[in-house]
Amino acid sequence: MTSDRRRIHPRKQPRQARAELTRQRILDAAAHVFGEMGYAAGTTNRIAERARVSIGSLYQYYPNKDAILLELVTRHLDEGRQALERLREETLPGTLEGIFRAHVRIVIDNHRDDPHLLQVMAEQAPRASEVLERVSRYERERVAYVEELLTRHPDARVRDTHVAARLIVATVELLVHQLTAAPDPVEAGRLENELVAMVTRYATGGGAV
Amino acid sequence: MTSDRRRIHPRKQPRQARAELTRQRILDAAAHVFGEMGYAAGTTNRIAERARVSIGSLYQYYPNKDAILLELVTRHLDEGRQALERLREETLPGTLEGIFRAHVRIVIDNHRDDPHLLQVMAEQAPRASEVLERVSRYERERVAYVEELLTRHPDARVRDTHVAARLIVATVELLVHQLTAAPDPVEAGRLENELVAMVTRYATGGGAV
DNA sequence: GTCTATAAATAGATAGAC
DNA sequence: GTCTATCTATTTATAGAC
Repeated sequence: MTSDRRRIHPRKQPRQARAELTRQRILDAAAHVFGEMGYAAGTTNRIAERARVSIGSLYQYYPNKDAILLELVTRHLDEGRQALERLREETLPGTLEGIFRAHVRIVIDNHRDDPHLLQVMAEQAPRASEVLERVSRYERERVAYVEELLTRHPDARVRDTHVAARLIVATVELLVHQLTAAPDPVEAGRLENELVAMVTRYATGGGAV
Repeated sequence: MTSDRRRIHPRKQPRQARAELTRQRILDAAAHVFGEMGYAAGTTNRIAERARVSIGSLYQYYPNKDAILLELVTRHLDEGRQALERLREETLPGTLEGIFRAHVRIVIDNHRDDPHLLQVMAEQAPRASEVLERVSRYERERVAYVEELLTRHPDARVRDTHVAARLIVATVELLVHQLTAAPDPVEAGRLENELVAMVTRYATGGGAV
């Protein structure tokens, strides 16, 4: 029989690392399948197949289909959130245009990997309650951030800061989704410039920036 | 037995009218169910139930579920399209802001009935090929219209008219969807003003409007 | 023309062998 | 830990009585 020492310290024991790798494979496969086929057609069987894992194994890593999507959404949101947090700490100095540019760039970068997946997540996922909650919480944070900016920054000229902030956040998010995932996508640099122009001119009341 | 005359001219024969009414009932029910529950959860059984028609009857009017959605989408697009067509004939005089206002108002009006349904149609329907084709054709028409406007109108100050037109059309459409269907919708009149301000300032290069 | 009952297909999820 | 085989639920769609 195997000694206790052997059992307690099997050599090069890759348990956790291997499991983590499989999780990641499943997640990558799900990202691909959802992005390519949409949420409904992205079945667990197809995800398992692409991850080259049996359906049974998939269910050992995730309790159900929505849990996979939830993790995908959570990771995406967390990346954006962290980037925004860094921005928030760095800049209050700078022009309004400069701040908006940083903001827009974060959103575009955050969507570069897989625009189609992001579109699926933004459009089809939110019906699931927990995903919806996370998305809307993140959105509220961003609106609050922009609203504060519109209140404090000397360049800002808007009457209702709350509504204006909602418009700005929605504009950036939705247009990046739409125009990077379109069949004929707008090039990233140009999109950045145009979006910055749009929201800056809006926020500064149409005066010179 | 019944005479030939009786068979050919049954009195007050309501065949077509009644059928048309049933079709409309099914369509209304589908609009409600899709808008309330989304596309996937909007099953044919639920639609039939709400229309107070048996499932068998429903399939006598529509060959499948997607055909119902397609008709819903088509009707919506046609309404917007006709309104846009009227606008196009009436105005080339007027300020750029005035034209944009008319444009924005059309979109808002076109979404007033049932914002949630429209959001479902915009988000979940497009995966179906035929619907996608119609939606993108209508969108191309609108982009072409705005692009021409940006090219000809003296107030317009944009470099790349095509990209600018895409941004403007997408902004109006997406923000109306998002902000009228949100849990805390932005009031229609205010939304109109803010959207007009945003796209006008963008199109006029940030100068005074 | 409308209904009930059900067929056919496919999804998500689980059991149990290995 | 991973697999195959299978269950259960649900959906679209059809058949056939009335």
